[in-house]
Amino acid sequence: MPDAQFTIGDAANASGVKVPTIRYYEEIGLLPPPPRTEGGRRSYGRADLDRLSFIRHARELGFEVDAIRTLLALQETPDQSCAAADAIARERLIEVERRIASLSALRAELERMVEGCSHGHVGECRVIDILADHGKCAHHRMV
Amino acid sequence: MPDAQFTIGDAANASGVKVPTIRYYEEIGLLPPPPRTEGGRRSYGRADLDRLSFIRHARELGFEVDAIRTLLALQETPDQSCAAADAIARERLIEVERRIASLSALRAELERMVEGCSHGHVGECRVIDILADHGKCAHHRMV
DNA sequence: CCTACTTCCTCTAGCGACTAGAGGAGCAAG
DNA sequence: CTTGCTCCTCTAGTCGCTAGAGGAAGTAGG
Repeated sequence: MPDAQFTIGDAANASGVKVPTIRYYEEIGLLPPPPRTEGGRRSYGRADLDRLSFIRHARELGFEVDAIRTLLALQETPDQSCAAADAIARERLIEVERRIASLSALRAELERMVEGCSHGHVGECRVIDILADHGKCAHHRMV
Repeated sequence: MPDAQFTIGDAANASGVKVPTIRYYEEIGLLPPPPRTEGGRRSYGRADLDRLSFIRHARELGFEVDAIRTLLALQETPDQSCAAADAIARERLIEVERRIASLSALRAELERMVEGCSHGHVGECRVIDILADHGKCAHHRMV
């Protein structure tokens, strides 16, 4: 017998993707519908577990489902140039860098807020003050 | 005449919050329903514009609508202690710091991916490779 | 074999914070 | 008067799930 079969619960345990999420991935076409047992239960093979792990890892890295779809398609045709995969990862890197920059600005502003807070009344609270008056603020755009 | 009146479009221009979003904020109770003109149009005053700017700024800083609700309530009673506002900002700061840390790990991993990419075939593509095999990856958890 | 328990099935609805679009009315300028 | 803009309400869609109802199938123990 070549490969063992797994229930959806096994697949969830092995991949770290929750059971309803696996069904959801099937619904949106990220995971092919597996064969069913006599009783109508989904029966996954090794390849499905790998695919799920791939998806999960990519999701953790913040790739969108559409990007993952592309990456999975690429993965299936290994003779192709990997320029597309590279481009997707690069795009994502740029996005992450942008987010880090914007969150750093954010952190600075929040630090200014809580450091400036005199713990007195709301009337002279720096937190509220900065929020109310954009002019007092160094922050300009969040992405 | 004490204060001028503004259309929803004016309010959108002045605050940077889009027209449908202003109506949405009214619907969820972030912004009080303004009086209407004879023709049934919303008519905003200065205080509404300020409130909208406050909301927008807080949203840009990543505060959730519920947190903003609390902050707005605090703002309206300036004699109170500002400890609550301080706590909300501090929580948000911690969250932002966590996100920065996790995105930095992410960036490192994406850099490793694109640097390792030999621009050859998908078969030996580092991007796909790392995604497929979590073991090859330094990353552990995203928040 | 029966029972209890867990896991699975499908289906619908909800989350947050909007955004898009339909279909219609008001209003100001030329 | 007509063009064209803004405004109105309403419903439905976005993304990536998550929750819950109601029921069937499989499994372990007595």
